[in-house]
Amino acid sequence: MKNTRQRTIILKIINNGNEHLNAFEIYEKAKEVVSNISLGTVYRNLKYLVDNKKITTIYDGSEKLRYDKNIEHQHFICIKCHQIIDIYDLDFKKVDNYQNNIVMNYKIVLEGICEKCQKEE
Amino acid sequence: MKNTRQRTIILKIINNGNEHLNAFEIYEKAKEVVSNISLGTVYRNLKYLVDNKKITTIYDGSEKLRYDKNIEHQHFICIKCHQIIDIYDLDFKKVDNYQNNIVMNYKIVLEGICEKCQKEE
DNA sequence: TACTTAAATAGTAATCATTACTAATTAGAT
DNA sequence: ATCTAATTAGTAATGATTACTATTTAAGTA
Repeated sequence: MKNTRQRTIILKIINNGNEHLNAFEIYEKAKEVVSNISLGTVYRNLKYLVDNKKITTIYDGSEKLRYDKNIEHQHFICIKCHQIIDIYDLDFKKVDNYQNNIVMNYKIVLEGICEKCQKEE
Repeated sequence: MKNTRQRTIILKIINNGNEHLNAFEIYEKAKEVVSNISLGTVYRNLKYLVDNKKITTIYDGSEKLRYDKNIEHQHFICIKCHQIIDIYDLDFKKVDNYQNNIVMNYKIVLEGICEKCQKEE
């Protein structure tokens, strides 16, 4: 509802980068701009931004939740090093409904072993 | 490596049911069989079973991690009530590689509003 | 421009899922 | 039957996330 400096900065950190930051990492980046921003403020705003579909979440299956911009794309996640790679060229067809449930969003994660981890084997 | 009673029971709880239980719910069910099983044992075995691809995980985006049998299927998750519905008839094509990364598994979640929550609006 | 007020914040404490630790137990091999 | 590394129960610790409260502030209104 209110457009605070803190909220604007948090959204900007997520939208101007291709990392997949967790809440604490976003907090650390935000502190560079608003030095006394509170971690609770970061969490509260992240939840607000997710609820309002300004950003989205990624769960890598073994660590904490990560946040990403809300541009349609998918992810590859390495099951060894948990590296996340953005995918923008995956071809798949979508449905708008599944049975009587309205489908609003697809979350597709390809799990496997990244190039770097293959070489280390 | 060792085939303990506890591990067998945990796997059976996940494989003989269509719920999507979290660790604590699995612990409660396991206690009905081994009354003094420890919550730590449940967590340790869940991690072991996931690592050995006997079971898989689902993250509903707002609560704790849930566990599911490792049979290929997808999920619909309601963004309002977090109900999880199994999908066995979704049509999509898979890739074995993405760039130089080996793809071993697809995790597809359709997010939206379930039939029940639509009626309540 | 000053006033008003609900929303948001900083800072701290609390919660709760998950992990770590340790002494005792046990599956499975010899 | 013995051995031993893996596993367990029970408890303590960790750490991400949420809750709480007094204070501040965005944004509408006169």
